[in-house]
Amino acid sequence: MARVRMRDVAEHAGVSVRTVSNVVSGYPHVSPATRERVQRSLDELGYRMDYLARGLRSGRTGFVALAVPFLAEPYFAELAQAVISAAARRGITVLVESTAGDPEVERRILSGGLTNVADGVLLSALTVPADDDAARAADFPLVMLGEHSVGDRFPRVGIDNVAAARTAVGHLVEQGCRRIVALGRNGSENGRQRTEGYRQALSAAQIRRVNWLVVPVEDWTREHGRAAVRELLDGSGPLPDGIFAFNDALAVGALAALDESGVRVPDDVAVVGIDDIQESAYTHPPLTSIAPDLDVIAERALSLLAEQEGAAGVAPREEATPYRLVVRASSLRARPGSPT
Amino acid sequence: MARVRMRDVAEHAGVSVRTVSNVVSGYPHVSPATRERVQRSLDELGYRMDYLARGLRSGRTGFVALAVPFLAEPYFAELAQAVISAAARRGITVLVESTAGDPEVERRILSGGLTNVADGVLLSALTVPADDDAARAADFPLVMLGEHSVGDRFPRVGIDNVAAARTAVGHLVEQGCRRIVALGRNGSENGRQRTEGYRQALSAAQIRRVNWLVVPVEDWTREHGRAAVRELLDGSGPLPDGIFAFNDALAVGALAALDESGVRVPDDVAVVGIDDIQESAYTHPPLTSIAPDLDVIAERALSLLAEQEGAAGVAPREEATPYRLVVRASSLRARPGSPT
DNA sequence: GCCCGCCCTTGCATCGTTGCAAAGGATCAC
DNA sequence: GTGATCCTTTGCAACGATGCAAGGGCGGGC
Repeated sequence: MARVRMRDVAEHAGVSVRTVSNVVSGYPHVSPATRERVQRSLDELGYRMDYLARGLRSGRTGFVALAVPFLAEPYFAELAQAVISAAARRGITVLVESTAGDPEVERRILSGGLTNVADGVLLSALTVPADDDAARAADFPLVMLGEHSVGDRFPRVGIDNVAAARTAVGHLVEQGCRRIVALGRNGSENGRQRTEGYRQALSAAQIRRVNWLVVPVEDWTREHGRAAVRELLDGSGPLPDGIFAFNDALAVGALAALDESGVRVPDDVAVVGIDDIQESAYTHPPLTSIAPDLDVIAERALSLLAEQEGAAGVAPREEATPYRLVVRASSLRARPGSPT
Repeated sequence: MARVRMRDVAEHAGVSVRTVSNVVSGYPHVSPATRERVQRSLDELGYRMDYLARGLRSGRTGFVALAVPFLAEPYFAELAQAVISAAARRGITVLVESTAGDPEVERRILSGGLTNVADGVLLSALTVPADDDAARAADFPLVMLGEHSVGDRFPRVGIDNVAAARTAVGHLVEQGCRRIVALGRNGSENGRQRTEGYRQALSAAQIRRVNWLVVPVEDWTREHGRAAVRELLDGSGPLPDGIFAFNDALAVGALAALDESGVRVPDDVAVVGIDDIQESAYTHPPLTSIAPDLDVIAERALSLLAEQEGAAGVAPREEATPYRLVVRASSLRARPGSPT
């Protein structure tokens, strides 16, 4: 059974192809009688739009590309789900690309690898330096998700990482922690910002510098979190009484390492993460975390894409989206400094 | 800066458009000199293929659609990652659709909602009945992932659910469990099959029927797993000494509920799940699970799609993919029946 | 020396839809 | 009654690539 084209529908309804197109696309000036007749033919023949042809002619495809480092990482999976849902509400289909954190792949995307098939690109990059050549050359609707901004040409949507980190560490301080380890430094901009927030919180609390410690990890995964904390526990230094993990995956790994070693959480060590992935409500003990509002991020990002499509010169900007501190048992100590 | 078309490249290189196309698509009969010259122009102008135009003309787009119920569920996220990686190796881009388990959406996909934009569809359905009308009418390359088969018209790729469930429950029996609860029955075909495996294992072990118990849940999520086990613990019936969760998310919820109530795992209750999501290596205690080989599933599925594109009448078949039992602490009891 | 055949290159039509702009018809006001 | 205006409908060309098939050029065989 061959494909049904507008031409077939037009013949069946006894009108021109253009009129069928008008009906399909909701053009207002079509007489009710004609609209009715065409609609019947559409239904009867089971017409389905060829999005490729429409995209080729009109220049708009109805696709948005979403590029994330690893879809299997819970945070990115949840982010992708939010984007897909938000896009569906707007009649947009999402193309998902996985960059594997490969700078080469990220660069390829920035240089337009997805341009003509997608109306816009949402990029959650790990590595691309802000002043990359490819970034400069990009001339299509692009919104950065999360941390990286690419130069000052494109808008960015995400939480304020410095403030979020400060909130998380500040919470640990409130809970009585005085020797807090930051877990997760790496080369990323994101890592720098969360490190900065950590520093600001410790400064504000007048924690002595000798008690500052930033532990680097390669990837923000459970595995690296566990390995880093194992090493920390095996080491000769004094044990921390708080761990601020740069994301929840690291925190989950940290909790596993602490559990193995019989360290009590939160009594011996309080733990807090960032992302509030679903998993975090089910760890042992449940993990305190910073919860970004993924739906807001997805909505804003799509709106910003739409804006870029419309006007030529839209002022790039940073959209700081809301977040909440979700307090769970991993950081909740018996001795409350003040009532919640 | 406008888009660079083949025409622009052709003019720049002083050849015809067709020759540029020949170079780009790797047509063999092009003189080295010409090829060289065209290639230089391609690079210099930064030509990038318009996939829409190519797709419109050639009928193939290089896209494959993947539809899963919820991308935020770890199992589906990991599956999607595997599919995206496998597709990337073949130069295919993946369109991800989230059905939210809505039968209407699944039906729409089966009735060809993605056809002309994707060369084939991978559908991981929850609800569509095997003999649905839409399923019968589908006339495009389609492969079912996971459990549901749609009539006998399309191939299915996934583990043998009955056998996998039997293996999981058999393992609990080996560990000495005698009153094993199955957690997760629902209306799905998948649920029926795992229930059947549970029954077979208990029968084989000659467990008395009074000790069989299948607990229904609405969704296979952490939350429903926790709620169901809480209810089980609050109830008046005798406690089980083993829990077979139909997937790892349920198992994670079950572990959380057991932890809350101070039930010791695996001493009081041993727990096993299916899927072996990454999270399962980090639960308290680490979760024993059945690990399907997602890479194999993704590879097979894409191969089957390609086959369907080629020949008209490919015999539909069920591809049972390999799986392993990954034993972790949640089921490993002190008293070993036999050495591993 | 001539013809045949292979290799390389090319032009044209086409995929299915929408932008553009104008034609035909009906309605309404004066 | 007549002109103007608006509403409907239409035809044509074009988006950028590839399928098809033929044309030109060159080398080799006899």
